[in-house]
Amino acid sequence: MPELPEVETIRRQLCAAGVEGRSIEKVHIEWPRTVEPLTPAAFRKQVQGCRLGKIDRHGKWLIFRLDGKENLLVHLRMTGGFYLTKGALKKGPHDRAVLQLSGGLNLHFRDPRKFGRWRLAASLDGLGPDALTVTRKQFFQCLEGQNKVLKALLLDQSFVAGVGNIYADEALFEARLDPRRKSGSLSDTEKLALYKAVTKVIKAGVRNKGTSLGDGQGNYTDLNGDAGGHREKVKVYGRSGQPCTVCGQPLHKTQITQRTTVFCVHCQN
DNA sequence: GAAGACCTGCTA
DNA sequence: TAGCAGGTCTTC
Repeated sequence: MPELPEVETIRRQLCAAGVEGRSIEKVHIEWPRTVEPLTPAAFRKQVQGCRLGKIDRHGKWLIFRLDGKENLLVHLRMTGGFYLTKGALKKGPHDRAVLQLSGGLNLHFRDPRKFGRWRLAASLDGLGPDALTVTRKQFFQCLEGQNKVLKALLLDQSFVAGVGNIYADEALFEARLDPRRKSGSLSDTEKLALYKAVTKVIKAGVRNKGTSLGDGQGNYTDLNGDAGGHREKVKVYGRSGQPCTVCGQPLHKTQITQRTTVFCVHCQN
């Protein structure tokens, strides 16, 4: 589900809600695999009593700084999300983990599909520069020596971290590049267009507090249960068969690296 | 690369 | 009932 803009929205809301600085009084793990490879008991032992420091983000990972040497790293995968409650703890039906914090605040991790993961580690590795803050220079460096299908490259978190299926399609449309093109074939002008497009769509996503498709359970909502406002701004994702906003031709749907991809055959070259 | 695994819930 | 989903990992 969530890509960088959705994760960033959640991060900002957790900060605004005053989660930082509280201590973790009690840990509830409802779905043990959430904290693999640790057992719930081992996880609880390490985290209970710690103080939550700054909340950061890299790509799609949320980073909760703890006062110990390890950090709590959270990946929401397809359907993970947080919400807060106050006072006596009442667990929701899809809660996979809950932290009871000082001051009576409960941080619930809701994840219907159970793919989300909580890890304890000092740092993240294998990730490229964050898509929200990557510089032009870094982006060009990351492209050096690469010759991958553009769609696959954008989804590769070791290239640039944070782009997922929605924003990859949107960025390629914005750059007017065919998702099937190989990155090695890009001219400098096209590389620059791709860089600008990626940062533009990611920033727009953050500004609009993320994208949600449909409105049932399992779709992205922020801390307050609101769907993101980016949904109306999406130009290609989920719009196959509908007219291209530029040329009016129907948008084409295909599979690239097992991922649904929508693009305009006429505008994207 | 491609295919399967991990999972549940919504839509057609 | 079948098919599909915002993600990633493992195994041919």
